[in-house]
Amino acid sequence: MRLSPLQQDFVLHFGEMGSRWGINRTVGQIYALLFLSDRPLNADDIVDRLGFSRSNVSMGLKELQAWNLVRLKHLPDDRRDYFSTPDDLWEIVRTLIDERKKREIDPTLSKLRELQMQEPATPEDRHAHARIAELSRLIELLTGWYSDMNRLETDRLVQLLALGAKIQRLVDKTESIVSLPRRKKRSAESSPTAATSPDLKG
Amino acid sequence: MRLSPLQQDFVLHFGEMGSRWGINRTVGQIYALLFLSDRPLNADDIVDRLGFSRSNVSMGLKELQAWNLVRLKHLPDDRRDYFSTPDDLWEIVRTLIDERKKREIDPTLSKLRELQMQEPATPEDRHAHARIAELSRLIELLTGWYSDMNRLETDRLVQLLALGAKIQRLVDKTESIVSLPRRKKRSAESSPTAATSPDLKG
DNA sequence: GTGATGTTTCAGAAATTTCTGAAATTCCGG
DNA sequence: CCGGAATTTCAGAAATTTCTGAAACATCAC
Repeated sequence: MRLSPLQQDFVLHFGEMGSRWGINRTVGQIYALLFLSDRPLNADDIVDRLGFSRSNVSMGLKELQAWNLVRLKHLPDDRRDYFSTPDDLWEIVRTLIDERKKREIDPTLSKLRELQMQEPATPEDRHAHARIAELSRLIELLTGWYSDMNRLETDRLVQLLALGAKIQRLVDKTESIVSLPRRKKRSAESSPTAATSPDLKG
Repeated sequence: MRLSPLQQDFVLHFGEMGSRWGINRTVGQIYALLFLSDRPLNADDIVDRLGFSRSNVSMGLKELQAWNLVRLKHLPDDRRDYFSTPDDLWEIVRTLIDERKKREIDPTLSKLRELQMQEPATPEDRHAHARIAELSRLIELLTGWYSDMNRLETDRLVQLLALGAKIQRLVDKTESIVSLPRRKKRSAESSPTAATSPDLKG
C-alpha cells in the first residue's frame, strides 16, 4: 500500500469497519481511498495504491456502484472508467441511509405486513400477532418520519438538526397558543402511532 | 423447528436478515423467538424450538446480552436462566440504536479526531485532511442531535416523529415572530456543510 | 476485419465465521 | 466437602464469504 500515513490510517480504519457496516474490507478501503482523493481514480490507480487484485477491485467498484456510493466519470482522451465520491457529504449520508433502509428495513416491513394477514390460531399466536402488529406500526412511524425529513433541503435539515431538543420548546409553545390536543401519560396500551397523520405513510 | 407457521415465518425471516443487521442467523432467530414469546424462555426451550446445539444457543444468548437486547429473569424454585425482550418496543429501538452507534459510529469518530491531529504534508494530504475534518463535523452534528433526541421522553419523541416535516413550519413561524438569529454563512463555523460544492454530473 | 486497451466473469483457493460436542466450570443445597 | 443441575468454554468441523488469476468479453482506432 503506497499512501501517506494519513491516508493509509484512514483507509485501513474503513477497511476494519467495513465488516460492521455490512460491506467487506476491500470495498471499505476502496471507498475510503476514493473519499479522500482529490481527483477521480481508475481501477488501476486503486490496484496500485491498495495492492488488491484487479478483479477484486472490479468487484468492489461494482458493489459500490450498486450502493450508489460512487460516481462514474470519464476524462477526455481516456476511455478508462474513473470513480469518485460526491463532494457534498450530505448527499453521501442520504444515499447511505436510503440504501441501508432499502436493504435492512424495507424487506422486514413487508414481511411484517404479510404476516399480519395470517389469522392467529392459538393464544400464543395471538400474542405474537399483536407483537408483530405493534412492531410494524412502529417501523411505519419511523420510516414515515424519515421519508418526510428526507424531502427537506439540506439547509433546512441542518437547521433542524442543530436545534436538537430545543425543537421541543417550539412545539410546546405553539401548542399552548393553538392548543393542539395533548395526550395523557397513559400511553402503554394505546398504540405508539396513534397520532399518525395521513401524509406520513411510506 | 416446532413452531406455529406464523412464528416460524417470522423467526426464519429474522434469521435471514441477521447477516444484514450485523448479527448471525442463530442470534437473529433466537431474538425473534424471544420477541414473540409471551413468557420468558430458558436455553433449553430455545434448543427445543429452534433445534440448535445447546452451546450455540448459549453463545447466541451471550451475544444478545452483550447487545443489551435481552433481559435475564428467574422464576421461583427454578435456577435456570430465563430470557425475554422488553415489552416496550421503544426501549428496544433505543438500545438498538445506542448499540449500533457504539459499534459503528463512535470508533470512527474517534479515529477521525485522531487523524485531524496529524498535520498534512503534501497537497494531496491537505485535501484529505479537509475531507476528514468535514466528515468529522458532520458526524458530530448527527450524533449530537441524536443524543439530544435520546434524552426526550418517549411520548415527546413520538409527538415529534408524528409531526414529521411539519415541524419545519413551526420553526419558520417562530423565527418570523421571535426573530431568532438566522445565521449567515460566512465563517467556517456556520455549518459543517457550509462548503457548498459545484453541481455534480450524473 | 485486427490489435490494443480496458472490464467483467468465474472456478477454485484462502480466509473468516459459524456451529457443534465434549469437557470444564460454576452454582447450589445438603 | 459432595452430588448434581445449569451453563460456559473451546478445539476442530462445517459453512460461508472473500479474493485471486486466468480466461472471456467489450470497445475503440485503424
